[in-house]
Amino acid sequence: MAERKLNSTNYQNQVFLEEKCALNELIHLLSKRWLTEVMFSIEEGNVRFSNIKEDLKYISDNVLADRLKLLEKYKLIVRTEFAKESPTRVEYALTQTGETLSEWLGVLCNFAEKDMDFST
Amino acid sequence: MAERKLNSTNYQNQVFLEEKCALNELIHLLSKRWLTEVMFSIEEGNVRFSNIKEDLKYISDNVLADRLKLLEKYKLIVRTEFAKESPTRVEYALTQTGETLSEWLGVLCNFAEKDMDFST
DNA sequence: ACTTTTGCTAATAAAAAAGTGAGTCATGGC
DNA sequence: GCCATGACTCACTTTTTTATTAGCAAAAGT
Repeated sequence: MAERKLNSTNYQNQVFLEEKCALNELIHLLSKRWLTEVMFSIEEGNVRFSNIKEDLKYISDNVLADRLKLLEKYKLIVRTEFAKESPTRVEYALTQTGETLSEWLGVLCNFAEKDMDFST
Repeated sequence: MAERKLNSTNYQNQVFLEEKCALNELIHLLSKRWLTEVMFSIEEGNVRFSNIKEDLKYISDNVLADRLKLLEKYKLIVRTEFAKESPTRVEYALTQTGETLSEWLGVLCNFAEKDMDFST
């Protein structure tokens, strides 16, 4: 969506952390707003751009497009294009890695609900 | 550190997501830069402000102070002040919840290293 | 009396992320 | 020929997050 300044301390600190531990890369990815919800939405059967958009009612087109690209880039989803149809239909599906991640996020969600107190 | 604009779409979307699922709150917390590393550092025995600062060499004072406050707020760490000493010594320790979270993050870290490919 | 130490805070600037609104492209039906 | 549809893309603005720099308080050492 936008480019990062490679010589900023901000960027260099991020690189430092990501090199220290892959968890930082994963969290950085997961923290992109709507990203996990897009995954879950696909998992629940909203496999087309317009379906997801409808499901996550406040997401905007460009953010959804970006999140789909990220998920595809990191092989958490796969994109299938039906070019013969018109307008071209595109469908998304979770990969095996995506399914596994989704399960771990489920566990984490459970932890968040049971053990954490976000009420304040 | 700074205040959020309560009437912005940005904020309202965040609220929408956090109300939808506590996982979004947890991820939002975990995504604050250095936060998990501060936890891990404390866990490894760097229990004082200056120890952590030394361990995470590029973290700045105000960010560290903020992250410690957040961790304390969400009861992932406890702060103990030794006021009789001078200058006042302060020590941090993980709570039970903190320990549990740390374990789950370990699992996630393992997933990130084994199943994800961040090389591109 | 002055300096040092520890554990911070506050103001501001820089960078990154998210949101807004419009536009594109290749069909295919009217 | 004109409009609609689906899945996006682009330029720009706003909001949020991070980093930079400076400073503070209380007691103890010199």
